[in-house]
Amino acid sequence: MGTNIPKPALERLPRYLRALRRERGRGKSFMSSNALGQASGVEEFQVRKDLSHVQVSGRPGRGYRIESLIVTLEHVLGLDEVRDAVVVGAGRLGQALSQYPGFENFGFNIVRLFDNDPEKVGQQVGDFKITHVQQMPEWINRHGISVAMMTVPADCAQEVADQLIKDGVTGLWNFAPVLLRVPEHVVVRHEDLAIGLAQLSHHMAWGRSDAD
Amino acid sequence: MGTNIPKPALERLPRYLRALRRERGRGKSFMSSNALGQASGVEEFQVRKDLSHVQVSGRPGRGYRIESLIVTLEHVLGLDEVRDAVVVGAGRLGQALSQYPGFENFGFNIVRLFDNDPEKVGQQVGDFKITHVQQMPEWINRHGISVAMMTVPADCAQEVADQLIKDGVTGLWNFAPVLLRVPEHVVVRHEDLAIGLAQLSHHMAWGRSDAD
DNA sequence: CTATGTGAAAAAGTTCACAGCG
DNA sequence: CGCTGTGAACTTTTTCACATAG
Repeated sequence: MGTNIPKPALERLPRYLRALRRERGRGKSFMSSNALGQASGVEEFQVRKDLSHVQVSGRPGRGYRIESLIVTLEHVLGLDEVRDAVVVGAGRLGQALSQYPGFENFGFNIVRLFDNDPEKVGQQVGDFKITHVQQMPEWINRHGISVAMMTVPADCAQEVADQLIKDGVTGLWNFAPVLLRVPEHVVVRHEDLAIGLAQLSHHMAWGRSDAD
Repeated sequence: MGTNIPKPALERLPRYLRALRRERGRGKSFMSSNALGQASGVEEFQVRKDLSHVQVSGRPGRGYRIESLIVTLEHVLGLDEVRDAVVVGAGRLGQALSQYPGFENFGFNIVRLFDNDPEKVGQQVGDFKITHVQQMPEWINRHGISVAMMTVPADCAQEVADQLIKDGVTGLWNFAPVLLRVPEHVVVRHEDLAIGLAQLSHHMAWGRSDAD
């Protein structure tokens, strides 16, 4: 269990999780597929189908037990284990990420921010001092870092990725607009903001309201 | 034409566009579906199918004319018309966005950065001074702004969106983790970074290398 | 009587294989 | 030949309808 979930369903789970946490925050203990759908912008039967891929069972007449559904989703999404991560590239975006509160809600704990620009090295950003990339291998090794968030320029992204992988990182969250080539055992998520922009632009030009 | 393109195909077009621009930058004038696929991480028949939704025709034996394919894709994606945009929320992410070079490649031109924090108002961020949200309505009206990028806290996002829409904005690029309710004529794109994180986390926990 | 869980139908998207063009 | 364009097969995902449970 946890695997074999259709990709589109998997992309909806985090949204359900957020809605559930919010509802829990309001002191509720049950939530129906209808309510979950409303909160997440999904039809109720889609919610039920998605949740059928996961080991839960709702109670007819009441809905799903919020607490246990949260635990299950966190487990499926791999959020029940916290991963230490570094941010590589201390530009504005890198700084924004390194400061972002709420990564802990999604299983990540940022421990350091690297850059290769001597001007930036040493600067304080929130809790971290920007550290030179030269010291990255040692850091990653010593602290057993498994994840890196990459906010470096496109033309050095592959090189940085190669280095990170050599140092032992097995997960990359890449914001550089390049397709990274990585070995089998490494997981990459390409976060391509241009896609969002292009979508917005397309829908504004040609109509249709939901560019999600 | 331009509409009626399947959503998944539409999400791949920006990647093709980027690959084409890069290739053009190298002085090439033709590119095959195979090369495009390689550069974008897509199978070649998928590329051809995607391009079949668009008014182009490649030349058997050569590939697609880069220049004209670029023009066509830009048109389909609505990038041939530049839209003025504002950024609302001058936190780290808002600042990062307002500085991002390369929006012009995707049809947007950021003209102002707003916030409601008196501490921030007046600060200089790159080319812009942070302006108080009180002045937003007037700005939007006077300059005919159609797009807003929202990097505000979740709990005021809906309120901010309502205001923006009342002022005449018809496109929202929303980074706040809430589902915005908007009238028919407004286009919203929800950019939910948590989905990417959760995906990465899931794939690291349960295996499978491409978390794209 | 309300809300889940799920087979079965419909729709959407992907993959394939191959005809046809330069 | 090399590479496009596309109908047809196949696969995945969404939608629906309804039996079932508390």
